[in-house]
Amino acid sequence: MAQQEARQRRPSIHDVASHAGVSAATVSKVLAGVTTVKPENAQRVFDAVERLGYRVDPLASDMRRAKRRIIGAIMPEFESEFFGSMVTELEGLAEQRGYTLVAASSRESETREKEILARMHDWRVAGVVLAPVRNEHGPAAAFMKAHGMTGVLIDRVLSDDAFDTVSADSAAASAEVARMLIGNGHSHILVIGLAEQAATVRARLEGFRSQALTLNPSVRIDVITSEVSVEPLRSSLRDYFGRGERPTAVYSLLLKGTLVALSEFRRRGWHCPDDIALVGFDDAEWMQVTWPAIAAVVQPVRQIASEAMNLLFRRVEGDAGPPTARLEPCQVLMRESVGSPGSGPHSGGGDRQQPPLS
Amino acid sequence: MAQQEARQRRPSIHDVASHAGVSAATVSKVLAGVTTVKPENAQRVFDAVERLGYRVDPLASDMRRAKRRIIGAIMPEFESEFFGSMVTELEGLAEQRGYTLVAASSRESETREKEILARMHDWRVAGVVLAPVRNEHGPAAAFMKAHGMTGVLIDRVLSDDAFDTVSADSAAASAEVARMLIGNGHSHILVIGLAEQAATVRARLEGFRSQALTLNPSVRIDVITSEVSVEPLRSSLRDYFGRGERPTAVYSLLLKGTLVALSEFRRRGWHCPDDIALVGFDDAEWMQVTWPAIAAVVQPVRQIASEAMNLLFRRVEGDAGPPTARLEPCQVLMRESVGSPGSGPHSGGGDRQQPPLS
DNA sequence: CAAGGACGAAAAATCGATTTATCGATTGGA
DNA sequence: TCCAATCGATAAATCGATTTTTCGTCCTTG
Repeated sequence: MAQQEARQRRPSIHDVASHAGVSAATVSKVLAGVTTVKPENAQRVFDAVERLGYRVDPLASDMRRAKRRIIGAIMPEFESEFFGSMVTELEGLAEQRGYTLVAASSRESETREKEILARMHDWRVAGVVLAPVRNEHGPAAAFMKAHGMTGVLIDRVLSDDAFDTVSADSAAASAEVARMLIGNGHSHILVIGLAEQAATVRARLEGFRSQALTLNPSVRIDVITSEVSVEPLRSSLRDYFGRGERPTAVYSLLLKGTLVALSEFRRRGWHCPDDIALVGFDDAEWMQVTWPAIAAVVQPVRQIASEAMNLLFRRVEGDAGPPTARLEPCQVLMRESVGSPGSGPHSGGGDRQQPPLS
Repeated sequence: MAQQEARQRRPSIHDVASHAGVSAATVSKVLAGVTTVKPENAQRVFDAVERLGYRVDPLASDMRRAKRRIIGAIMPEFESEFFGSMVTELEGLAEQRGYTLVAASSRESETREKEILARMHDWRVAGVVLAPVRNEHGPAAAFMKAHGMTGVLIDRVLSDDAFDTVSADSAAASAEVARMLIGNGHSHILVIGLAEQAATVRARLEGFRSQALTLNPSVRIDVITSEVSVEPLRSSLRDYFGRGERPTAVYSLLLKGTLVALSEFRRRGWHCPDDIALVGFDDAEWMQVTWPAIAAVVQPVRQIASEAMNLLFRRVEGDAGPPTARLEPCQVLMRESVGSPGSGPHSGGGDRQQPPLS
C-alpha cells in the first residue's frame, strides 16, 4: 500500500476511476461486489484502490439512503460499569454489521434525552437503542413514536405498545434474593430504592415482596424510596436508623443505594454481615474485593445488548410485527455480606477472620 | 410548530424554499445569518421553517467541508469511572461548539486503536481526542501523523513532538503520596503497577521514588509490575507475600492494582491500616464507603477534558504553533486506609470502631 | 444481411446542503 | 441620458458516493 500525499485531499472515487481508466460508476459497482464487470476492469480498479489507498467516505455513501448506517445509543450516564460495558457491547455489535455507533449521555435528564434524540433524528440514524431515564412512557419514547423512528428500549423498561423492550428480569432476581434472605432467617428487611425509575424499581420491589410474603407471611418489609436523587434517600435512611429501626437485612434496588447503605453502616459502626446483611441490585468489580464482599444481582449486560441489537436490526430491515418485551435472567451472587447459609441474623459476633489460605 | 407528516420524508431545504417562495440558496443564507437578505424574505423563511419543522441535515451540511463537524474520542475502555466521566465531559464540550462527539473503545488493544482511527479518518473528523492504550509512541499516533490528522493525546502520555498532550501530573501526586507515607513513618513500601503503560507509570514510580528517597534515604522500596494484564500482577504479588515479604504500605499505580491489592489483603486476612496501609492512584466512588475507606489520588477529569478540547479546537481552527504538554494537578485524598497522620506502621491492633456519629 | 437481445460500461440524476457565478433591477454619477 | 456600481436573489456547481438510464458493441437469429 502507498501513503502518497500524506496530508493532501483524500482520493475520491473519481480519482480511482481515472487511475483505473473506468468510470466512477464502475468503481462503485466493483467495490459493491457486482458481478457484471469484466474481471480485467475489476482488477484494474482493485489495483488503483490499493495504489491510492482509497477508502469509501461513509458520509457521502450514506447521503442517498433514507436510513444512514448509524445507530444511536442513549444512556442515562457513562460513569457506571453497567452502562459503560453496555456501550462497549453495543459498539461491537453495531460494528459487526458495518454500522457506526454514536453514543450519548442523557445525564439522567429527560429534557436532554429528548434533545439528543432530536439530534439523532437529524442525523437520520437507522435506529436507536434508548435506555430511558425514567421508563418507557417518557417524552423521548413519545418523540420516537411521533417521528416514526425505529428503536429499542432497554434497562428501565418493562414493555411498550410501540417498541421492543429488553431488560433484566428484575422481578425474578428479586424473588431469588427474597428466598435467600428468608431462608437465612431474616424477618425484618429494609428495601431501598429510587421511585423515579418506576418501571423496574416497582418490578423489583413487587418481585421481592410477593416472594418474601409467600415464604414467611409474617415477615416485616420496610420500604424507603426517594423521588429524584440519592441524597434524600440518604437522609431518609439516616432518619430511619435514627428512630431506632433495626432491620436485619437491607436489599438495595440500585447501585447507588448500595453505596449509601454501606456508608450509613460505616457511619454507625455496623459490620456486615454480623450486624446487618446487605444485598444490592447491580454488581460492580470492587464488590468482590472489599471486606466483606457485597452480595449482588448481576445483570446480563451481554445478553441485553445482543438481544436489543438483534431486535433493532430486524426492525431496521423492515419487520413490522408486534413489539416484543424480553426479560433476560440475572445471576444472584451470594457473597459474605449476607453471611453463610443458615446463619441467622444477629447470630453472635461472628468470625471476622478470613477463610484460610489455599 | 407542526408535526405534519409524522412518518414521511423529512422536509429538505428545497421544501422550505418553495413554501417561502424563495430559492434554496436564500434559505441557506438566512439560516446562516447572512444579513444581505431582505427582512421580509427572511421572515418568510423563518415562518416556513417553523411550519414544516425543518432542521438542517448535519450530514449533508458537512459534505462540502473538508473537516466535518465531528470530533472523535478514543478511550482504552468505557467501564471505569475515569474514562466514563471523561467521555461525558468531552461530549458536553463538543456539543457546546456545535460538534458531534463519536466515542469508541479501543479495548486496550493497539491494533484496534489504529483501526478505529482509520475509520475516523474515513469520516473526515475535524479532530481526535486519543487516550492511547500504551503511550504517545504507539501506532495510532503514528497513523495520525502520517495522515495529517489533527488531534490531542491525553492520559497515558507525557509529551510528543507532533501533538498536544494533556494528562494528570502523576509525578507530583506520587511525590505527595511519598511525603505522606514517609511522614507516617513507613520505611518499607511496595509499589505495584503495569509497565505496559510505560509513559505515566514510570512517571508515577519515579515521582514517588525520588521524593521518598529524599525524605528517607534508607527507605526500602520494592516494585512489582507486570507487562500486559493484571493477573500476572496478582500472582507476582501473591508470591511476594508468600515469600514472607511484609511491607508496611502499598502504593498502587493504577485502579485495577488497588483492587488486586485489596483482594490479596483479604485473602491473607490483613486489615487496613492496622496490618498494612494502602494508597491507590485513581479514585472511585466506592472507595469512600468501604471499610476502611481507601486513600486515593483523584485525577482532574474536568480539567483534562476541558484543556484537551481547548487545545484541539485551537488546532482545528488552524493554529500551527509547537505542541504543548500540559500536566494538570491531582488531588490526594487521605482516607482511613493509611491511618491517621503520625500513627506509625504496625502500631498495634488499632481501633476498628468508626468515628462517633455527628 | 438486418433486426433483436444480451452484455458491459459510461452518462446522468440523485441525496441535501453550501458556495460561487450570474443576472436583473435599481440607483448613482458623469 | 447612458453607463456603471450596488443590491438582492437565483441558477448552477460542488462535495463523494450510488443508482438509474442510456448507449454502443457484439452475438445471435430469422
